Amino acid sequence: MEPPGGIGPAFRGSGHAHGACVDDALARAEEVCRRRGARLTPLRRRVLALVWRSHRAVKAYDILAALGGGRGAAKPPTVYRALDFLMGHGLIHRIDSLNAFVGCPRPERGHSAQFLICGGCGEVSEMDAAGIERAIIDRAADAGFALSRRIVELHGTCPQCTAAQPRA
Amino acid sequence: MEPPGGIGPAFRGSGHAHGACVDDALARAEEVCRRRGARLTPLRRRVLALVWRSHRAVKAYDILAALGGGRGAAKPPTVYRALDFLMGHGLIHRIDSLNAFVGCPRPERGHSAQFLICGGCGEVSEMDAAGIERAIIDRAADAGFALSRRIVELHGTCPQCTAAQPRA
DNA sequence: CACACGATGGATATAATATAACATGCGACG
DNA sequence: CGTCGCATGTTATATTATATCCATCGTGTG
Repeated sequence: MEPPGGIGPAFRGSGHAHGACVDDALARAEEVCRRRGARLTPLRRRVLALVWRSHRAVKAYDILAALGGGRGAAKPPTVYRALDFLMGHGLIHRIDSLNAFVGCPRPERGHSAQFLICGGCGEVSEMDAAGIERAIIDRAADAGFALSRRIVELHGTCPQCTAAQPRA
Repeated sequence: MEPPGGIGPAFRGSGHAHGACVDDALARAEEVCRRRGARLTPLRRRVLALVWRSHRAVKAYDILAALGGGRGAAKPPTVYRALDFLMGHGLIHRIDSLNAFVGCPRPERGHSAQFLICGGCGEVSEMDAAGIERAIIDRAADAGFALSRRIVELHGTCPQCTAAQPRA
């Protein structure tokens, strides 16, 4: 079943019931961790929920600030450890060109993602485009290069933002 | 004419006359700047040469250290400004996943590059693969997404390093 | 229960990366 | 000469990330 956030290039703009995205993401995360015997602790759950607060990429120090509330404020290693855990289980992705993190709508399956990143609204949409993947694998094979991590981050403007500014 | 460093996936390993790469890169840079009326000052030239010291991606603070020698040591803004200039003219590329910079073997033409990054030797090879580019453009168009910057950074192991470690 | 253990998170410090803001030098050009 | 624009120097600080050591807690085991 398709997650509410959708996969593939579907920018949502502001008009969607985002609570459902968050709830769904958390439920999926619980399930993934349960099946693997990994512990989605309260802290990790909170961090995951914070990453999912929007469809934008979230900075580690923004999470830190959101956690930190009172006197016993969270420290950087706390956040980075939680983020490492979540990345390790494919629950979030790091967007290297932004030094920021975004929730993965399909944590169940290993996949290689490509990201569309809108410079207008900041939303990030994850794709799993077979054509791009195919082209990359073929070209790497031509070069005799053994691929591991593939980073595809595409910056530009989403349809909503394009429509909102008829004047380029 | 093909630059000595080559374009496309051609890892060189340690056995090439690297001086020729550097000389060629500097000559190309002079030419590009001359044609555009941009000033390749001694500082910028030095930084470019430092980026070209190897086919690995170079960190800003390593350049800083290499420049800094004596007491009147260079400061971070000096290096970042030079790097910005060089990037602006397509003479170097930033590898976002490494926070580092690599020389561009073809500064003459605007191009969209993909990078193969070897985790063994650290060398970075620039490609301009039409198939990958095509797949990306098509998929973005499907999404109604107006592309600007395209980041494709492929991590893995180059043929030389693969050959050097028969034991996976 | 006492104990060891492994996983988790807290605390302190610092490293690594990058930019803001303002000052200085220097050549081009009227 | 004056002044304008660009390049660079200088000082300070912001942002991002990690190393290291310690406290806590659940769990299995003798």
